[in-house]
Amino acid sequence: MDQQFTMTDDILKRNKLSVTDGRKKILGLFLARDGALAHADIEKFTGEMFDRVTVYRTLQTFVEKGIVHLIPTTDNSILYALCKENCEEGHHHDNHVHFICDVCTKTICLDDVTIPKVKLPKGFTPNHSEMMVNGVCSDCK
Amino acid sequence: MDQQFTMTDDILKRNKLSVTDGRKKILGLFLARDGALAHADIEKFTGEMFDRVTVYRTLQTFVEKGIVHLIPTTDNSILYALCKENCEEGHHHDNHVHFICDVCTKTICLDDVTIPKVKLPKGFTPNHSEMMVNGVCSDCK
DNA sequence: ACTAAATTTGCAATAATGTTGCAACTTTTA
DNA sequence: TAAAAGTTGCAACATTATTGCAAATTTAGT
Repeated sequence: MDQQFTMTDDILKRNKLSVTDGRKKILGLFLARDGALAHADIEKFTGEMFDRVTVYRTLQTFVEKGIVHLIPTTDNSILYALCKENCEEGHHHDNHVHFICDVCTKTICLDDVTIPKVKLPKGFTPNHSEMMVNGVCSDCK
Repeated sequence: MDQQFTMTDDILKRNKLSVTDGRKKILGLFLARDGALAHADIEKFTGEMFDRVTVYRTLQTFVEKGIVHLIPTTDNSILYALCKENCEEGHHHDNHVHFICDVCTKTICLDDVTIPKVKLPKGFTPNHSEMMVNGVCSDCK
């Protein structure tokens, strides 16, 4: 836990962000979890600790700094995730598949599974890809 | 347009839905477009014609019946799309890539581009996949 | 074509979610 | 340790989504 204190501080400092309780706590939640989190999840965990607005702004800041990345969803929620491997470097979060478990509903970054390229129709130029697979994760197997 | 009248009617009847003005209009919007639509888009097109609630319920009904399918997004909106090929059969909408144009922001179903399979880590069982590519579409090229 | 049954719609109320400006407070810098 | 920079919480507001219910519309049976 002392370990994690300095880990959150380091990540924040590396990204030139002031080290505040809210940011440490929220970053800690991501570090303590393998899955992705939605705004609502974070509110649940932090309770009355911080204002809703602070949570919104913290998540937005983390996205801007590349500390967390967005995961597409089909319900209208925004999912945020910290990548296992690369978050400490703060870049290149982009090429992995996301897995959504149908049992525990967690969303997990499969950092080692690269999104394959596809052949697009004439006239289409690709720039970036996202891929999500759902099914049963290794914990729920 | 007479053509399209009966087309919407047919799709609705095939799915055992009452043929109403709202459903015909909204289905017509999808048929008239290549791209996907969000609730907000539909409201823009229909104006004061129908209640917001009706639009919500219509879209939900269409999803349940498999007339339209959902497309994942990273902002918190829900995108709905009718597939070019398969919608008349009302099933198997599931295996194609979605393309989001960075210029016109339209989301397009690439019905002919199949989502490739990926090798998952040990313990993960796949069930269904989604893939989105963004870049520049053939119209904006 | 007419009526009863089934379905759908609109309204009103309510809930949930997200945004903005600003003053007070905290963190950083030097 | 004080000034500057950055962050937070509050309040107000805006947007988006959901529910129950009565009125209206559509469908099915005759």
